[in-house]
Amino acid sequence: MPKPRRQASAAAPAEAPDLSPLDSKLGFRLRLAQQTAFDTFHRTMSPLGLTPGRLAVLLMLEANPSIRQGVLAEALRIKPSNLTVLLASLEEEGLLKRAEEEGNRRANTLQITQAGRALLKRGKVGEAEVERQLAEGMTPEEHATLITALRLLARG
Amino acid sequence: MPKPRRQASAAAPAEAPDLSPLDSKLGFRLRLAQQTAFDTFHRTMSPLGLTPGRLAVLLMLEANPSIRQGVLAEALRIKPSNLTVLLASLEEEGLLKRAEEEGNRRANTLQITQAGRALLKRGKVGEAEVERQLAEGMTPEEHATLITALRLLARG
DNA sequence: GCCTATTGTTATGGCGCATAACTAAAAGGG
DNA sequence: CCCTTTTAGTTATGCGCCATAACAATAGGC
Repeated sequence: MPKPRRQASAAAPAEAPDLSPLDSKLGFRLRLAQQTAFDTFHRTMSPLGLTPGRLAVLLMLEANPSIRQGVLAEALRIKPSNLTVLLASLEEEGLLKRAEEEGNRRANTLQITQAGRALLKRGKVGEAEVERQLAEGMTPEEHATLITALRLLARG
Repeated sequence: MPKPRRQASAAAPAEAPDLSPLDSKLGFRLRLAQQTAFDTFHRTMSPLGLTPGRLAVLLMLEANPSIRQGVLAEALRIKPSNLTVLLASLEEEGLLKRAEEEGNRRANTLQITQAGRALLKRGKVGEAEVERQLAEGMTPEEHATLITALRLLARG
């Protein structure tokens, strides 16, 4: 028989509060899931100096040589003003280069550098591990269903 | 026949970049989904002066009379230091009251006020609408599966 | 009565997001 | 051609949520 704590049940909901008003809310569950995802990412990637945004940029630059900043911002769904800052720090570290688009001196085209590729190679390994940890306990079908549902939710 | 833009296809990946390196990543999809959820929430709730955190507190206070701050913080998965600030603003607006726990003058117990209940009533209506919008296009089974997957992902 | 643990508060910094004001360059219309 | 409008990127600033550290007050164990 477990030893009773304070009052058995009635007055004080001290130990395990009633979470039911939030327990099945998409907003709440998304917040917790995203927080877990961020923590997991950070634990693996911070030694590499990578954040989700920084890795996303490098991945996109590898897959899209000479992509323009504005196009990249739209694809990643971040504001151009915020992308500017992100790119500046990556460029300072020599991970990418910005160049004027030929025939349009307003636009910047982006290229990943050799150093960027080297870091990206390690980043990909880490990211695979992060994804594995996040999907732990899910069947491949559940994983695919989750991705689909999230894509639907975000209308993308 | 659509009129061609610049070069037909070859050199410039300008219009629709390759998103494949991110398209099926949990981290990326979670970020977009959570952003959509936050925007949807904000659109409906900002006229009420409610943020996700503020509404969550009021919901929990209604369901858990005289809950202690620390217990609430743990349930909501926010740091006590951040909860302090959140509660201070809610108390300033008269939506809740803090009182010393009897027999333990360190601990604060929290009660929702009449004004808090009135706001909460409207908040619940808005939240139901937000949840409906987020779940749009999902069957009830898909919705339940999504919640389950998110709970699993966050280990809760 | 001391030492330690608990509970909450204050201060500060980071990260992602958003908006507004700005510069520079290109495009278009008379 | 010039002047206006549009496009592309930058800078500055504020908000929301998260995290840590330093602190104050109270409670509990020996």
